[in-house]
Amino acid sequence: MELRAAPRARPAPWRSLPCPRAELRLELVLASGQSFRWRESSPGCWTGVLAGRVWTLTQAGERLWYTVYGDEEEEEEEEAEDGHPAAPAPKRRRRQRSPPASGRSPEHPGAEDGAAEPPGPPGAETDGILRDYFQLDVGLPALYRAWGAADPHFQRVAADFPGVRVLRQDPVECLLSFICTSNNHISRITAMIERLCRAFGRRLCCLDSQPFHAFPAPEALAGPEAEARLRALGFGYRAKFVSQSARAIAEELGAEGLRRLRAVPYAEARKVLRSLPGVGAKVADCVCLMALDKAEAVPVDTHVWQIARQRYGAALRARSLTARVHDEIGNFFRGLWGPYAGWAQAVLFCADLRRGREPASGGGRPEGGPS
DNA sequence: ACAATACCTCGTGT
DNA sequence: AACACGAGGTATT
Repeated sequence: MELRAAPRARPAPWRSLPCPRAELRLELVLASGQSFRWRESSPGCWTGVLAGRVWTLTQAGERLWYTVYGDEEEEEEEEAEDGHPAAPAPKRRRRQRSPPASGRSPEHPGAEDGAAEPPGPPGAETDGILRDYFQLDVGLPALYRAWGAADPHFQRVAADFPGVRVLRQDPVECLLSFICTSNNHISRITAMIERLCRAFGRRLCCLDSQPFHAFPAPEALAGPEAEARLRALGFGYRAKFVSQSARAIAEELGAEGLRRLRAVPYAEARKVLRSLPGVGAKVADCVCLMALDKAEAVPVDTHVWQIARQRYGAALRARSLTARVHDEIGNFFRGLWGPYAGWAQAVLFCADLRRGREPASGGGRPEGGPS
């Protein structure tokens, strides 16, 4: 099977870093509800926004390949330098390029690219962004072995789902996104986040006539009309939570203050998050795990609760997911799986999702088509 | 501290 | 075709 050409905004070299399948499976990690910002733009190619830039990722051989698209503004500046008007003209169709053929090395990566790079070897910065995002310094196979040895159920389920790791996401995006997950489906959450970015985020570039937008800064969602606009975008009662939490970050905590929670203990970070509107035990744990370096945080949803009861007999007494039950179940899994319990839970959640819970056709059509 | 309810919307399933 | 149900919860009695 041949990879279709990935959408191109402008020429950029493909780069790659070593990354065995056992360490990462893009299709499992990028489409399992950790981040809501990645799409399979063509078979095996995942396009999304990360660190304010648009990327396409794919795996071939034992490597992770990627390309980063140029900023729209950069592009227009360059065009202006060339003597073309940078005025708002209808977007041209960009030319396309194919990803590298499986197992082959690109000729001379970087040879054609004269774009401004930060000091250091070419590509070092973007390599670093990906290594950080996927936390590639955490060795997954050893963790799988340990979890499996401690837990037969994990062993059984995880055998079919290698390469599931926890993303290290931007705290603001992670927090505001997960506020939207309450009483919601992944397919709908994904659509909501996309509308939010289109309405409030800076436009980055356009691929195959499809615009990509950055996740907005909290300030952009803190205005007095933000709630109403979010409601109009179909956020329902979450509109208030999102706008109020965004305001709290913009005016009190600060995006940097939120990020600094990476350095404080789990319990403390959790407490701070819980003080934000729309953030309960579940969402706080999601953010702790996926953005604040708390590998021991175990997000307990109704489903995990069921699993815990059926498979492990934990917290049998409780009839509802109270704060105490949350702690109890979290503690149980930490005792079972150890300090990376949240990572283990991510594997089971992913496996569970893949075995089909979401309404089929999840994701559906790319917006728009009325009638 | 625990249990019960409302909350926005949108797929599905009767 | 109308209607109930619930989806990775949270805040409020």
